[in-house]
Amino acid sequence: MHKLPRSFYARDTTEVARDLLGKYLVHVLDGVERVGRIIEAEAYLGAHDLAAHSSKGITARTKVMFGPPGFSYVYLIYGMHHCMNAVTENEGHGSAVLLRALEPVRNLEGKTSGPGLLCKAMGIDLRLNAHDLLSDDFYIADSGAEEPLTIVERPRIGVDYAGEWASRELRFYIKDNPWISRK
DNA sequence: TGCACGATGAAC
DNA sequence: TTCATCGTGCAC
Repeated sequence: MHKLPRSFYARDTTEVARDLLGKYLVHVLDGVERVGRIIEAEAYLGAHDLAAHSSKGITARTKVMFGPPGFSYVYLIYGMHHCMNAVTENEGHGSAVLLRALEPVRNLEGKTSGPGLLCKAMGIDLRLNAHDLLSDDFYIADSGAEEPLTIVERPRIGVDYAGEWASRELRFYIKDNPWISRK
């Protein structure tokens, strides 16, 4: 397993979202290493993207999105579910990639399809917000033996309020993979 | 200081 | 289709 370098995240957000598919999310908590293979992700392009939290500007919550790439952006949604993002592009851009589904690899309990369930299975909560993804307890890695993937592009989930941004195909998943969160 | 509303998931 | 449940952003 090779931990992804910061330069991986410091690129076009759409490219990062596509390239994160097939990579491995790792969280070591209380000596237990939880690992899941990323199956589905969504790109949130920056402050101009009305579906992105960063479109509100820099606030206490969104400042992480405007920070340097390769950090986590974790937030609570609907008062009960956590969502996990990786910050992308250069500092100040406000972009990130939301992880939506994992294939269980090691020490994952319960469902891993859907952003909230993914976080629950991985033991991710607000304490992991703004965590460096080049740390040793929370990171994303590749296997060193990547196979070519067939990637499907679809509109993002749950952003109907975002006008024309709602129809942009910024959701990506591995074709025909059984762990996709929804069709 | 108050309040409407989610980048969801599960039940009905 | 409804509802649980609370941090966030913005109106007052």
